[in-house]
Parts: sequence; structure tokens; C-alpha cells
Amino acid sequence: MRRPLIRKLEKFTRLSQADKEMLVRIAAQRVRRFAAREDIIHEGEKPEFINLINEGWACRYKTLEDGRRQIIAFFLPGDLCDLNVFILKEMDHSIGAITPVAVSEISRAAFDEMMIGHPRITQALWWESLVAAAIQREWTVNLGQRDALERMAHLLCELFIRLEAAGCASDSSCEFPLTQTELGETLGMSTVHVNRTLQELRASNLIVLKDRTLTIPNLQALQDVALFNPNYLHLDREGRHLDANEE
Amino acid sequence: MRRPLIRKLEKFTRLSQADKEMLVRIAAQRVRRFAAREDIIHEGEKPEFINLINEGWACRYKTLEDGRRQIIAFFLPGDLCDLNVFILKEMDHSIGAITPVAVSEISRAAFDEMMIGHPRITQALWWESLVAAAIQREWTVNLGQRDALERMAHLLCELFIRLEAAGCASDSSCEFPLTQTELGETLGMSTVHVNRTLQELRASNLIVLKDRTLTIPNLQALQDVALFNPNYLHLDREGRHLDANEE
DNA sequence: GTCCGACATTAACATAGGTAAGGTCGCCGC
DNA sequence: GCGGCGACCTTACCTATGTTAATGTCGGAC
Repeated sequence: MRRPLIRKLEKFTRLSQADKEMLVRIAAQRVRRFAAREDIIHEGEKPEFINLINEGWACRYKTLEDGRRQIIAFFLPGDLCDLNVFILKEMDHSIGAITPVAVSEISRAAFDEMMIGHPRITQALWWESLVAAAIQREWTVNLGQRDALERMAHLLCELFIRLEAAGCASDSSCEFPLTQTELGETLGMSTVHVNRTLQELRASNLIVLKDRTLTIPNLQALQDVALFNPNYLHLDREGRHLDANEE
Repeated sequence: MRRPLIRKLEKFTRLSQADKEMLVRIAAQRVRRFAAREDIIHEGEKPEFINLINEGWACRYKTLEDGRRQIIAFFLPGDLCDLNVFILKEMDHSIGAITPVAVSEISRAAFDEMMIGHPRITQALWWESLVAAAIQREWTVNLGQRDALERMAHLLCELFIRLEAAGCASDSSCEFPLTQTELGETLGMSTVHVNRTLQELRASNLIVLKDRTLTIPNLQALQDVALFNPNYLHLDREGRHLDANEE
């Protein structure tokens, strides 16, 4: 059991034993499973829960009337969908599973209870939601300013670092279940060009991507290509890095 | 005095007289003014306040090492920068004035006080911040999937509708202070292409843009070109529209 | 073992949009 | 009145990326 949410929140703050137990309890109740490509919630529905991704990858996406699809965000293990969504009357986009996923539904009541009894968790959850917003902003920069190669490199850096924070990467490798079509829908490019771009990264020995596994032999080199600055992930607790193996 | 924040929040919920007085008081204390192009807060600084834009236009932006600049969001009158930012140790982007602006700084204490004594306002502010997130997501779709003409049309629809919600548009016109360079930095295109695209919209009688004034003779037609669906702005209170002239 | 669908790859060609360069106009400081 | 500057507009040319379509590979269903 990896408890990716706890792993991630501890990048921001120290949690007490009681805090951790609370989070484990929350994650254990109301678990739903979805197959790959299934929708977790669909545009137009009323959001009733905060979804927490426990295992697997999911994404937010939006489809235009004429069928073009844009992936707006990825949810990796330990990611929360939207604090406070219940305020909205209907979803303006959908959330779908990319791989098979296990999702915990957090009710408004459970959330409020946590907010009142666990200020450390509350703080940490706000931190996580501010980081999610920062990621969305960075995607705007990515799509607006970077060319295809930089854009792809940037996405790979981000996903790798986020997986690492959740304890889902081992030294320089991680699982990578995205198809080239999905990469295209994320980066606003055709699958043909996704393929060309990946070839180019492979040819420069910046990545190894095979059998749904991504290896980044030299992360700094890939970051340089991407003009990647990790500050937007706000991962440094009081300026220093956590020992990856603590606890 | 237009009180754009109150105008906008009333699109979501009814506010009591006491709520409104509270908001007026908050907006009146700690007002700072900035000239066009001046930074309100710069990347790397520690955020200490929530900024509320009272008058004028501002933007979030980010600059890559090599100088490319992306505008990430616009702040129009009545817009709040980031609820809860104080949690973060440093800004990962800058906020700058586009026109001369008047900004109210809301301290953490003032914010907490409001959260405790005015649940209606609290709800409304969370709504406003969820809408801001939805706008950011829509920009991702815009940059990823729409071509130059659609993208420009989409941005113009969005800005016009947001200005209208804040009481800053009169029937089919509004002030429009953005230069073509700024439009380019927003939409990820060169100024030359911004110009071509605006010409095309003018030639189709979809917009009149002259002397910093934008007129949209037929909003529905422009929305059609843009594949614009206003649902992401979540502007309908209990399913019906507010009378624009209430209060 | 073979058929099929999902995914990856490649090539040939088409185009949206970028780059470079230059021009006009109105405004501001002096 | 003049020089400079910023916004805007225009043209000619070039390139990154899209489109179409053919082919390859692999794993699962039967």
C-alpha cells in the first residue's frame, strides 16, 4: 500500500499520526473502480463528491461540438479532483479513466469534518489545490509558447516529477500508460507529429519510452530542452527536499 | 461607483445588505494604484495579500528564460487574484497592470473575518475561484484545439461576457485596451497573425474594434465561429438569468 | 494458428501561421 | 516644429506542423 496522497502532502508539511490515520480512513471508504476509458463523471452532471485517485491514471477532458478533444489535466495516484466542487451546479467538463483506476469519493460531510478537526490536513489540501491551479497555468504557457519538442519534453518532466512525489517512480523510470493519441490530445498536436517528436527525443537519448515505461536517463538535460522550471510545483518544504524514503 | 465585485457575485447568489456593506468596506481599505505596465507582484515574491481589481485591467503572465512571454489570465474589474495564496511561499508568475489599475489588498486577517461572519460571501468567493479555474481550463482547450480565428473569437466572447457580468459593458460594446502584441502573447500567435485574424473578423462583420472599443454586433454569430459554450462561466443563478439592472 | 483491433511508424504532400522588413499615423517631450 | 516611439498594418517568403494514407507489429479471442 503506497498511500500516494500522504506521500505527496508530506512534501508540503509534516502530518501527525492522527492526520495520517484520518487520511487513510477517508481513502478507504466509498471506493469505486473504473475500467480504462470509462467516465468517472461526465460534463453536465452535478458534482456530489470530491474524487481522490488512489490507483491508476485519469484525466479531465473536454470535447468540442465537432469532436475535437482536449485533455486538460492528468490525475495521478494521490491527486484530488476539485476541492469545493459541490458549489457548482454542473460539471463543465468530464473526468475519465485512462488506465483502470480506484477512486475514493469524499462527501461534503467528510470533507467538512476533516476541515474542522485537522487544520494541518486542511492547509495541505489547499496547498495541493493551489499547485493544481499552478499546473493548469503552466499548461497554458506550454501550449502558447513552446514548440512541439519543448512541449513534449515539458510534459514528460512534469509527469515524472509528480509521479516521483507520489512515490510512483523508481530512480529514473516510471510507468507511462499514455498512447500517442492521448499525448496528441494533451499537447494540441497530431498523432503523426507526436510520433516524430518522440523519435527526436529518443534519438537525442533524452528518453527511453517502450512497453508503457518511461525512462529519463538525464532529467536535467530533458529539463533544459523543455525550458522546464520546477518552481510551479511548489515541492520544497521550507526550502529543502524531503528524504524520499522517510517513514 | 460600479462595485463590479458585488455585481458579479450577485450572478451567483443573493447577498444581504450586511454582506454588501462588508464587501464595500473590504474594497475600500488598502487601495493601491499602478500605472499601465507596472507589476503588481512579481515572480519570486512572497504573496501576502489577496488582490482585488477595482478598476482597470491586469493580467497574470509568465516569461520563459529566452524572453517569450505568455499571458495566462486577465483580471477585469471585480476579479480576485487567488483565494488562499498566502499558503504558497513564493509566486511562480507575475501579475501586471495592463491599463492603470486600482487594486484592493485583502489581508489574511480580513479574509478570515469575512469567512467566519459571512457565509454567503464565503460561498460566493469560492464560486468565483472555481469559475476562475474553469476559465483557465477553457484557455487550455482554446490553445490546444482551436485555430487562430476560433481562438480569437473565443477570447473576445469570453472577455465581453465577463465584462458584462461586472457591469462594464453597454449593450454590445465594451472598452478593449489590449494591444495586438498582448493579444498575441495571450493566444500564442505572432502579432502579424493577430492582425490578419482581426482583419478577417472585421471583414465578416463579426466585430468592430477601433479606438480601444470593441463592438460585437451579433454575439451569437461570434460564438458560433468560436465554438463558444458559455457553460464554463457558470453565470446562471438557479437556472435563470438576473435582471441586469437590479439593485 | 489466424483473424482482428489498437497502436506505432513512415512517407508525400498541403497549409496555417511564423519571420523579417518596412511603412503610416498619432502622440509626447523638448 | 522636430525627433522619437509605440501601435498598427502590410507584403513576401519560409517552416513547423497537419493531413492522408499505407504499412508494420503485437496481443487477445476464438
